[in-house]
Amino acid sequence: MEPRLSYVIGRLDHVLRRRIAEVVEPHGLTVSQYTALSVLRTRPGLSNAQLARRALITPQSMNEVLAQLTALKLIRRHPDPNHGRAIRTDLTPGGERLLQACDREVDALEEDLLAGMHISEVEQFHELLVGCVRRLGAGL
Amino acid sequence: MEPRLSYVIGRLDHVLRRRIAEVVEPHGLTVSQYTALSVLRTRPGLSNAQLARRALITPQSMNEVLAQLTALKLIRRHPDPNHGRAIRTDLTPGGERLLQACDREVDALEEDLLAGMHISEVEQFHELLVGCVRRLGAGL
DNA sequence: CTTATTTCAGTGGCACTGAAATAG
DNA sequence: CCTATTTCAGTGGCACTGAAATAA
Repeated sequence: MEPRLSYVIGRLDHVLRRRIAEVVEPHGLTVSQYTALSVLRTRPGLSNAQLARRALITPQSMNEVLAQLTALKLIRRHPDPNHGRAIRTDLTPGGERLLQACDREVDALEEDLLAGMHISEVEQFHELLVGCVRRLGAGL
Repeated sequence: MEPRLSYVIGRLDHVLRRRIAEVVEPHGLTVSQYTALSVLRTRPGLSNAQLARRALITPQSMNEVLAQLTALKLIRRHPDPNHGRAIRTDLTPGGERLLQACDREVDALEEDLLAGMHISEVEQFHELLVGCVRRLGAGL
């Protein structure tokens, strides 16, 4: 009678992703671009291949996102002189500013998501989610 | 330092959806087709427009899924004689059998997802997820 | 020679908008 | 006339595979 857990998770992600898209689209970004920017801020200097492994997608897929962000001048890429073909990537000042603007609105969105939940519940929710991700072998 | 809640949810759905795709693809189904089949079993007789509203997508998008399932002879559609243009939909016996086969494998997948969690934790997790969905205004 | 990375090209899943025909 | 439903056609975002070039 009650829906499967995967169904509920899928539905939550569906609507959440839509909301994030609405927040981020007026800034000229897609959700994937926004996600990549976020990762790059906390882990500056990652290469395309490293980013792809973190995001659990192919390097070809990630490459497209980085190409778009480069064209938008939100990230900069400079070849690592002493390490293979790898090209290190980090945010431009404009990228930092845009990301901050988006983050503030996504913060507000998450407040709606968690409205009325106690801090202890939020923390437990977070841990349960991370636990599931780990059990499925998808790291952090 | 720790990733945003929406990020963790997105990552969980990403890997979960991938796993479900791997389960369901050998049976000739996509994840959307599998999901539509599941909904149609518990709510037989829904029209395309009704299914689309439930899934929070446009009727055009849902129509494509139903056309594919009809071509695969997994669902049957018969116009409602006394109600507009609406076309009621339900599973064929073959659709029922295929769905059961998939469900058994997805059940096993969910066991991995929840491995080591107590029943009370699973229930709370479920409630927390449903609460978030509702707070975002996405019904059940 | 092998391996990792980047990148070009094509494809598939899945959502969208626009527009048209049908029925109450 | 207005509204709901179905359906055709085109588009966009985001993943994939295959293949090639580059560098340790």
